[in-house]
Amino acid sequence: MTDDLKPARLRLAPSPTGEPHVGVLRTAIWSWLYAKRTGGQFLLRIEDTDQTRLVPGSVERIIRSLDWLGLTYDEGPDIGGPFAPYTQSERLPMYQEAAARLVQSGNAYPCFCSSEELDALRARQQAEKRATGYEGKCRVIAPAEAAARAAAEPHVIRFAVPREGATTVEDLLRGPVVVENRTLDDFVILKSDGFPTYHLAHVVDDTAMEITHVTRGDEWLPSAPRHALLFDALGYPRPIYVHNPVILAPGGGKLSKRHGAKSALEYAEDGYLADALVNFLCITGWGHGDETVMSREELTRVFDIKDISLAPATFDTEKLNWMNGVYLRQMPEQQLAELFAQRLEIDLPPDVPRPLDRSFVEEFTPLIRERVQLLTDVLPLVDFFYQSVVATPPVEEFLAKKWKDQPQATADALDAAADDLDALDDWDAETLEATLRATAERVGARAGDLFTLVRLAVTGKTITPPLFESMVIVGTGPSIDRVRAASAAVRASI
RNA sequence: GGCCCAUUCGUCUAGCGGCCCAGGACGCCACCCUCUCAAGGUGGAGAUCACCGGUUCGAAUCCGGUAUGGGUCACCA
Repeated sequence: MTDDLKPARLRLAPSPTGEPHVGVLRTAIWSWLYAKRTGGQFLLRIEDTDQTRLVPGSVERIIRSLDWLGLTYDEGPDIGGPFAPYTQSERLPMYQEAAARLVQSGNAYPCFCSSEELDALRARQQAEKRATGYEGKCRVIAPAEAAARAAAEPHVIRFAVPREGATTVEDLLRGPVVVENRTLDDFVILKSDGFPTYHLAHVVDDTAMEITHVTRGDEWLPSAPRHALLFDALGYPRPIYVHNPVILAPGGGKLSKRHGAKSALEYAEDGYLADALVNFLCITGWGHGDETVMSREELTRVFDIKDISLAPATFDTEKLNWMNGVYLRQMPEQQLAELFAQRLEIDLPPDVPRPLDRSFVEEFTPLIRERVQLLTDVLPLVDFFYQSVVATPPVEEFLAKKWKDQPQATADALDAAADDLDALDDWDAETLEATLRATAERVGARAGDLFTLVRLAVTGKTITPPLFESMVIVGTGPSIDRVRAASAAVRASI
C-alpha cells in the first residue's frame, strides 16, 4: 500500500528514575515504528526535571535498552541533533523564558504559598469532601507587587487557568475530550528551584523539537487540557496527542515491578530475543488483521497508530515465550549456534574453558533448535555434552514405567545394549539406532523402552535431544561406560 | 468523592450497518507423527460481542443510560 503520510517526529521522553519497563518500551516501539513508517524521526529526550528522584546510571540503562531492542534514535542526549541539548536539566533557560513570557502576558503568576499552607488547604478540602486543588490565593496579587516580592521571596510560577469555558483536546485514538476549565486548578509550571514541571517542559520541548505526535501513557489524559491551554497561551501549535492504555499484569491490575514487569535488559538476561519482544509488545494492544508474527520490516510497513486498541491489554507471558521460540526457529542455523554459544558461555559452569568451540556448538544446534523457547533452555539440554563424567541417576529412575519392579530384566537389557554397542565398528546415528533396535528385540523389550534406559544412562536425563545423535557427540567410550555403570548400579540394588 | 477514559472467547486481537448465531493467534483438550521432550499436522471445546433501552428494514458495529474496571486530582513524571 502506498501511503502519503507526512514524515512524523516522535520521541521517547523517560525520566531517569530507573529502568524503562515494558509499558514505556511498548510506547517506544510504537513511536519508533510510526516514525519509520512515515520516513520521519524518532528521538530520545531525558526528562530529569525532578532533582530528587534521579537514579544514577538510569540514562545509560535507557540507552542500552533501546540499543538492545534495536530502537535506534535519530537524535538524543548522547548523539546530539539539531535541537540539542536533549536533556531537560540543560535547557532551563528555555523554560524560564517561557514562564516569564506567560507571566508577562497575564497567563501565569508567581505564587508564594508555602507547602505547609498548601498541605493544609488540601487537608481542608478533603475533609469537606470537595475537589482538591489550588484556589488561586496568589492570583489576585497585583502584578507590580508580585514582581517585587518574586525578586526577594521564594516562589513558584502557576498557570492562570481560565475560570470559564471548557477546553477540548483532540486525541488521535478517541477523538475530542472535553474538560470544563473550572475543574482545572492553577497548576505549577515552574518550581521554586527554577526547574520546570513536566507540564511546561513538555510544551516547550515538544514545540522546540518539532514533535508532531505526542505518544504517552493515558495517565496523562486528565492533564492534557492543561497542556493544550499552555500551547495556546504560548502561541504554539498543538501536537497530535496519542494517549495509549496501560499494560495489565496477568492477574489483573496494573503491571508493576511487583507483578513481574521487567525491563528490557532483564528480558535479555532471561533469554529473550529482541525481535521477539518487539513483535510481542507491538502486538499487545494493537492488531493487524489475522497476522501475529510480523518482522520488524513488516511492522514498519503496516503499523498505524490509529489501530492502537483503547482497552488496557494484559501481558501474556505464555504468548511471549511461544513467540520467542518462533523467532529462534526462524533464525539461520549459523546465527542460532552463535547465540547458543554466547548463552552457554554465561550459563555453563566455570570449569568449562571459554571461548566455547563454535563448531562443536554447531554440531548440536540442529538437535535442540526445536526444543528451545528461551535461550536459557539450552543449558539443561546440552550440559551433559560438556561433562566428562555423568553420574548415574538413582536406580529408581531406571525402574519406572515398563521396567518397574524388574531390576533383573533392566540390568540385562542394559548389559545387552552395552555388549552390542561394544561390537560396533561404526558409530553413527543410523547404526546406533539399528543396533539398539535389534538389541531390544533380542531381549524382548520394546525399542522405546530400551532407548529410555540408554538415554538415562548416557545423558543422566529423561528429557534430551535425540538419543543416537547425542551418543555420537558423547562418543563411543563414554557412552558404553555409562551404560555399563548403569547396569552395575541396577544390579547392585537387587 | 470530582473529573476523565475504557468494556468482543481464559488472554491478545479481527470486525468499522447486512459477508458474523462473530474470524485469527496464545493457552487448553484429542488424535496423527514419534526413541524422551519438543517441533509439525489435523480436529475440538471456548464469546447470548458487559447490561438495558433507542435509531434502523437490519447493530458487535450509531446514540443514551446503567454496571463494572481503570486513570487522575503534588513545587512526581
